[in-house]
Amino acid sequence: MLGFVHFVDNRSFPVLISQPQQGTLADLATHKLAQSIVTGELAQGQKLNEAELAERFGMGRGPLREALRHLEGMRLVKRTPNAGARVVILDRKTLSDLYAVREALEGMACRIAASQMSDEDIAQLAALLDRHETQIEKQGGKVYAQSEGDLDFHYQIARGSRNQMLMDLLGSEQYQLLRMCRYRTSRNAQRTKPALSQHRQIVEALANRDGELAELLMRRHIQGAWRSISEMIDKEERAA
Amino acid sequence: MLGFVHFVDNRSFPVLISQPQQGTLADLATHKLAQSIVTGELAQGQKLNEAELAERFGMGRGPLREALRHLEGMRLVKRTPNAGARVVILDRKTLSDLYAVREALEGMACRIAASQMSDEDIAQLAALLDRHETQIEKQGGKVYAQSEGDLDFHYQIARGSRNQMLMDLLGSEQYQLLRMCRYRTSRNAQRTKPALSQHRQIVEALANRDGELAELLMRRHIQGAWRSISEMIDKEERAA
DNA sequence: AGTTATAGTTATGTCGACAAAGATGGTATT
DNA sequence: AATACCATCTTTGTCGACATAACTATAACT
Repeated sequence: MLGFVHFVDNRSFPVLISQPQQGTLADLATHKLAQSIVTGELAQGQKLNEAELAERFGMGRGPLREALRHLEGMRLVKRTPNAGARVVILDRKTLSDLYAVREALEGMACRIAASQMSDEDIAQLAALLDRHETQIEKQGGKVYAQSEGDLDFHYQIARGSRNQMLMDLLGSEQYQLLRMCRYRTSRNAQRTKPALSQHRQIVEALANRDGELAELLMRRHIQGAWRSISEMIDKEERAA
Repeated sequence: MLGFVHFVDNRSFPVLISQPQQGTLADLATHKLAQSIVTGELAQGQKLNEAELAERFGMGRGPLREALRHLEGMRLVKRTPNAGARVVILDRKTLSDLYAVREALEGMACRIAASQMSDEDIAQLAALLDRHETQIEKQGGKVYAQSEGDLDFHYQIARGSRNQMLMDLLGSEQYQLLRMCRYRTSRNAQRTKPALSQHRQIVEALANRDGELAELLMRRHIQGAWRSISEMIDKEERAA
């Protein structure tokens, strides 16, 4: 029995990003739905009709229901008994809570990573930032790509903590919610330059094995991101 | 449309503890399975046979499969495609990671709660500790009850943070894993007395609105709990 | 006209049966 | 006797159909 690649890939994203074809139908539906929700193809608060989605994905309702249950555990959809499932709504309070939790968890990841990451790991992280920089210079407009790159950076640090629970939390669940938030606000985001510079500072702190400083910088970085997002939400609300 | 009680109860535990009868069969199965896993009735690593469990609960395999998917998202079971689900195994590393994350999250909850909880909330918390104390004195042997009480205390503080994501994280997911750990190690635990005194200190810090101190005390409290658990695991391993 | 009751429609919850993949055990061969 | 192969059996994955609860629209009544 070969042919069961379990993604131990050093740089790959957690569970749901890749692997579009492998596994059971329920897993496939989970992936497709997560993708659709995160990219905004399925609007926030939208009702998710089981029969319709099953038809669209070419499968029965059983696997689809299992996928919905999985997504519910991931906080991407919200179910109410006998009334179906709806895409989660990322209101201001929810996002505020998310960023607060993220600040604590990623700060912790950073502090631990400073003592746990190998020199090679840190070097790779620096190389990742170099790639981001060239990418930014090439395509000034396409902010989104950098956003995904930003998440990549954060995930690598979570991995550096060697704490599986932290990786799961930051990787699979919060990660999706963040991506969702990014897709929604990326149009007018211009924070890539300062973000990159902050990333550089963090890597430097990691290279110096200064966990305290690394945590502090990461917390500030996330606070800054939240301020930026928050202002954007204000504009949205004022426009509406 | 009345008759849809949504559990806004001020003191109730999250999702899975109470409500044994209400909701869909899948929800009921989730609850029963979680209970069985947490109490150790289903051993760690044990294979979960769908047909057998469905029979035992008097339902079809559909709802049961949905329950398994839900539990998977909760990290209480681990599924592998085409090979079924097994109860999660809480090894030393997993627990260590859990307590590290918990320290960060509960520390944060404490800091925020110091500014967010009402005076009444804090008074109720103090009253809760009084009840624990009388309970401890009455039944010196039954440590387990205090353990559940301990979790109750921690959950009330999470609620005090007014951060829904934090409450979910600490309440539904980690909470179950912790209970599981408690059931496993509670036989020879005698840490209720110092734990209670630490709880009292935390409440005092909250009453003084000293978030920094409250966080510090909570972190130490959890570190102490981990040391205690860790020693117990050592003994277990040496015995085996 | 507004509100309530009621019938009809739709969508969710559940079950049983079938298909396919995995595990098991026995037999034959070296 | 040990190993490899094959048949069988178990278990998971999937589908279609039925029951029940929620939603909707129409109509009757105040």
